[in-house]
Amino acid sequence: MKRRDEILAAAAHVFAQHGFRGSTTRRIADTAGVNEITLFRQFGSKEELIRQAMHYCSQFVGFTPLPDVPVEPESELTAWSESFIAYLRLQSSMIRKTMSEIEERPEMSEMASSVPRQASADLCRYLLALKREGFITEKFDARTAAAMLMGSIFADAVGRGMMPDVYPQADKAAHMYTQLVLRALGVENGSRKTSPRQTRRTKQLSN
Amino acid sequence: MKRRDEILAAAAHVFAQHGFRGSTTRRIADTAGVNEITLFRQFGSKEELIRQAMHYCSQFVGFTPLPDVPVEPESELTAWSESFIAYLRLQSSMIRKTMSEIEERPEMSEMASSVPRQASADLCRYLLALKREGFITEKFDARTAAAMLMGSIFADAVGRGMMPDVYPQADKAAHMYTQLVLRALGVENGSRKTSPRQTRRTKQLSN
DNA sequence: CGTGTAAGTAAGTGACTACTTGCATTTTGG
DNA sequence: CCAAAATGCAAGTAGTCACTTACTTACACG
Repeated sequence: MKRRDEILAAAAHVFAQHGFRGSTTRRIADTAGVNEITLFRQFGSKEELIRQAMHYCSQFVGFTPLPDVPVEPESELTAWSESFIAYLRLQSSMIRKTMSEIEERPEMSEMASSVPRQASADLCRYLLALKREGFITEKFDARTAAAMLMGSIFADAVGRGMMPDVYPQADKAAHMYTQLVLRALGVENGSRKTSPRQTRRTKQLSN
Repeated sequence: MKRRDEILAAAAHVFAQHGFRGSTTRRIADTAGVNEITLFRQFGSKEELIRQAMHYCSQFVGFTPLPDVPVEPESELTAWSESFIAYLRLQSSMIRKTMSEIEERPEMSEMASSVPRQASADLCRYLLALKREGFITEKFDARTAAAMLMGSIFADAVGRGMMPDVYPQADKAAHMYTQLVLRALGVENGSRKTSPRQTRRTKQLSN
């Protein structure tokens, strides 16, 4: 129970610092403050331990949700971007290690990719909602725009440690990326260019 | 000589696939088709071998240059983005490995960061030239815009293998990212909003 | 021909790795 | 309070790792 969680947290921490090969069972045991043998009795093997450690970590993910019906695009999207960048920065070491082991341990990377995959889907849905609600009139590809915003945030979170001088001020970065993307889509100050299209959802609400 | 380069190329290849810890001297020797001892006689240690292998790789970098004086922003910047994404895609395995070892081998990551650092500086200079030449009237932060374009390209190159469905069509991606950034900056179809400012350079030319 | 240099072969070193066994000790739950 | 489960300790196994030593072979050059 509690011991188990301590071990999993320690394993995740060691993995984030040293990667799979560098996460020796001795190092994990020392970090967790338990005997090395306990790891094998509880989890069977190092591979299974680290697998469960990564699953354990994925419990604590949670972003500021994007509303189904946009009202103030800039503030809503900025809040989402802020929570996304905060998460990526917190997990940047783990992300780098996981990404570098796609070739050798694909199942683990697959697990790790579920978070950004979900985030991408949410963001795409929101961008399409912006169009539906009349905030965007120009033609645009939601997937490309989503990839740009998420890519900018991802590169910032992962690369800033290595080259801090090529990125904008840390605490304003998410906001600035969001603003630029919205400008690219032609969204300004929350003003609608056309009235919202009727959808199933809004119909139901207006009845 | 020739042998030396073969070994360096093999070391780089093995490193890109398995990372530092996974690059055993045996594996590198087998890949290069030489005896394991030769590595130590030529390079002294595994660490020195891999360091030199990475330096060896950095010879072959080269992007489509951005002109000092922009004429057709979209085509010029797209060409640059294409060459940048092509390079990152080619090196994506190596990049992932290098990034995951910042904590344990910072000097190597520092070496690797020189390429994107230079690229960022070039891109910033070009964006400022766009402003100077009257393609951009709106206020914008060059570093943020550069970070966005490069971040999008970087995330695409590094992440597409893991989740191909969240990115736009591979061969059009660089172009689409470039277009979106230019739209965010208010650059359209190469039309100038104001006449170019006189700079030292243009003055000299007009004399 | 002789000599120096780069390469190969064989064997081995000590340190570290994941993982196991046997037994003593502590913690926990009914 | 007692049995059962969890944990710790000591020792060890078989394998891999980077790296070394001692000796032999192949080839270039004067």
